[in-house]
Amino acid sequence: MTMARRERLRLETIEEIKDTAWKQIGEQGAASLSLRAIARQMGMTAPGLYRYYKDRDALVTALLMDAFSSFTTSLEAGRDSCALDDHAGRFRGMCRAYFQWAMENPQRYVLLFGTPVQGYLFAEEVGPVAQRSFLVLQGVIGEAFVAGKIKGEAAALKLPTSLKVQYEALRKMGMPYTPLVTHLALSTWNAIHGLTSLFLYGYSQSFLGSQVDRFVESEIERLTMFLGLKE
Amino acid sequence: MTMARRERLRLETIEEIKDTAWKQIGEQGAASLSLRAIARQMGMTAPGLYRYYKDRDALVTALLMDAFSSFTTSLEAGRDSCALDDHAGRFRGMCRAYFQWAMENPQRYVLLFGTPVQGYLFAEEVGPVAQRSFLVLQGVIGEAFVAGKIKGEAAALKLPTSLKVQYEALRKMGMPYTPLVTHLALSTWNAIHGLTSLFLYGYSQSFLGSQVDRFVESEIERLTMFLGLKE
DNA sequence: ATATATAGTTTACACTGTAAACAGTGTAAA
DNA sequence: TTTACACTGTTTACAGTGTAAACTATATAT
Repeated sequence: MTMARRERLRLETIEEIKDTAWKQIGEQGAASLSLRAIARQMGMTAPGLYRYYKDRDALVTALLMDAFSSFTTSLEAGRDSCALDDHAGRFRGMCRAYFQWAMENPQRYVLLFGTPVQGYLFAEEVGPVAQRSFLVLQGVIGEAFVAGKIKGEAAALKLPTSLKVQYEALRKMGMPYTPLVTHLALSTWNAIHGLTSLFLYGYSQSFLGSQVDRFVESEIERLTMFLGLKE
Repeated sequence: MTMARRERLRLETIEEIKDTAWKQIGEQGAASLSLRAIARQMGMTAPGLYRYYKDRDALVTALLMDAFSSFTTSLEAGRDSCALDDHAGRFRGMCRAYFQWAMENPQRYVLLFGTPVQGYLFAEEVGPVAQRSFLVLQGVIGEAFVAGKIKGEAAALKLPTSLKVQYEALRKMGMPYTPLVTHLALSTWNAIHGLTSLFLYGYSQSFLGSQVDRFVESEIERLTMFLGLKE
């Protein structure tokens, strides 16, 4: 049995709301997202939206989760642009996808990794979705590690025991791969995020002008070398 | 001749406005900064504030510049906790100061490096003030470089010519130190910012729990080694 | 055909930033 | 010392926001 008509319309409306919200975010930035404006553009009144989302935060949460989904998909696509045994290529591909997605969806990226919109933490249902994108990164490094391709400085890294304990605890809770892999993944994540966000906020650009891409490429290369995936 | 009485009172009021604003930002976050609330707390009416700041953005800009100032001062203090010839120590000290300042002033940090509050770019008068903090970082690396203390991987880094050209253009415009130094400084900045902001937004914490400090310390150490300042 | 769940509107309230007109006060020039 | 003016603030007003409550229309289920 296919979906009931009611249900279908409801889902369509939800999609329309989100689409309209994204359009506004794309045009005016995430900070000034307005329920009333969304309703107006959809040809309905503002309180009507409350049939679909409890409040403004709930809508933002939904947008957040969709954005994470799209982000993760892009990372995976970047990764899969290279063969399974081309660990360096997969790593580079993923890094490039990361930066490029952020370039193409600046407001979305800001929504994910920028200032928490109003209060502090976002809703807990976001956690798992957010972790999925991290797991892609960790997976790339992890697969390289099990293939024995992590070498040099990164492989020789000596973790403080307290950190190791923490990573092992994570592992017991289902986190895949060894402590070293988790550590390297976190470290790499920090690096790429720093690179991306300082650029998005216009800081790097004032130094690098049109050469941002080169800089990003050279940083990706540095990370690849640090992990020992190349040379 | 000392300042006229009028002028003095005016400056005091400006200070009170900013203090009140910071208090609110500290309590409720930067996003929900309200002129009316500030005025209320100061025992005056909202439109009165417009005698001191053109609009909300102008106030935010002023806050931003103060925050940058405080941030830069902290970086300098961290740096100067070690002797002039202890380049590794000065670098570590500055990095720690960076992270610690962000920990102690999360909202302030978010204001500086987080989502641009409403539109996109902030006022141009902020630029120079922002650069000052970067120059501290660059200075530490630059001084180590002229002392011949940058070694290993970092020293051997091969810059793409187009990037080099860009850095040299910056230098002609007054940026101190060589292209390599500028590049390393930018790269390091990215790393520390990534580290800091992912933590502030709660991402790292979900992985690292109470071990964040260890992680940060280990990352600082990694950067120190990358620059060749140690070993 | 009737009962009920859902979708939406109307109205209302408390909040925001900010423009315009006005009043009181300190300062400076005649 | 009186007159002019600049400065600081208030009052009032308007357009915008999120959202709660009451109500209405409509689609579905019985």
